[in-house]
Amino acid sequence: MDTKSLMVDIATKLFQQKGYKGAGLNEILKACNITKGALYHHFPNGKEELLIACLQSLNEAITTDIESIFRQHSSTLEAMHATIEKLIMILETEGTIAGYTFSSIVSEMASLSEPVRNACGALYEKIQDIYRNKLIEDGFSIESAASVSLFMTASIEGAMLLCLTQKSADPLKTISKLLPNVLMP
Amino acid sequence: MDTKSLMVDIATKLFQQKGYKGAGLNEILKACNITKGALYHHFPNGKEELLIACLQSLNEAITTDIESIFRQHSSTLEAMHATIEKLIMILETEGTIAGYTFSSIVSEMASLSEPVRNACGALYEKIQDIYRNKLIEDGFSIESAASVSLFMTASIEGAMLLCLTQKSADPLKTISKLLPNVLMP
DNA sequence: CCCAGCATACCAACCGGTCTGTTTTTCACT
DNA sequence: AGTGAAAAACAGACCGGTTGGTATGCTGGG
Repeated sequence: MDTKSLMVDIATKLFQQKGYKGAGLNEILKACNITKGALYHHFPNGKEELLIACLQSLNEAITTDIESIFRQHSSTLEAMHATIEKLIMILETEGTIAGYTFSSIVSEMASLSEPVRNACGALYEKIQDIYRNKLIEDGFSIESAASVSLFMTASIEGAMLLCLTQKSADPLKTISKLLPNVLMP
Repeated sequence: MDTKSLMVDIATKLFQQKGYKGAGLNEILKACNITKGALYHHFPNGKEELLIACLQSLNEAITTDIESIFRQHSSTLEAMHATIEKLIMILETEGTIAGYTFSSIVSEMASLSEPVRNACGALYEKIQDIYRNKLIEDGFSIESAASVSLFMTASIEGAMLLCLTQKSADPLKTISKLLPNVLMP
């Protein structure tokens, strides 16, 4: 793999785990086994440019993943259960769920950097789009599909925060059980 | 007001706005118009001890606030609508909602510091308790009250994240409209 | 030859934290 | 009430380490 992709991959994980300020440049460089020269060659604008590249990479990774799950299930409800089930599995095996959220970056950077905020917004929108299209397939109206997809995104993101504080997958399990109540046209 | 309370008040806002690492000690001190000596006199263990004090202070502030709203309304649904309405009003007037969330601290510190994680967990639990008790008053079973209160907490916290990225109060408004679907025993 | 692709040395600024010194308050004792 | 010692409440200089960023040097392939 080329140096640039390697950097993005490793930096993405570190940003998710430790946040933007929490992940130091030197730390990232050491993890990639490269030096400043390489970083500032590929990302002349430094750390923030790297972060945005990471968010874009994350965008593709997450959406293709969710999309494949949604293609494998006929109804939105089943697909949602499968998606959450996967999150729970990751959380229980890897101990953390950092790979599928970026709430740290959102809450840290949304008010500081417009480009970063936009990149995060694009990611959320793309996830909601997948939900929304499936809901429309299920017979939801366009408006209610938009509302419900937003609701799903919010509750899952919030549940992940609760999982973090509780060091447990229970919040996600609870959300999963209550989802049918929301998936009503 | 005494110096210690002043420090906690100002530091709380800065931590919420910029996160733990994002808010520098010198920055906090300058905002309070005090010096290192004062800080390390009241908080010998430094920044992290200050953060925990902030989280505890925030705990009281938020819960008394929510509790008063919940006392003023008869049903959980009405109380929730009022609570969210207040969040929306704050967001639209102050431009930010930082004062009522601490997701940045959770996602940043949960995996780094146990005391901080516990303080955040206590805060979420206390909020859920208020919801849960009201739900039981409304006739919910103990189990379903626990589930629904968690779901409400998660979706509101997630919606706030979405509001941050969108720079809009729409996600909270959407959540508010869909809440009745979840508040079914 | 040249230029993309890196490595290395270096930088000022800032980080959280410690230490010592000074002011202010408290309070027991006469 | 007056006094003086002790303790609390600060102020400010200083520290080593780290931060993100820059400038220059080297190197191999087209």
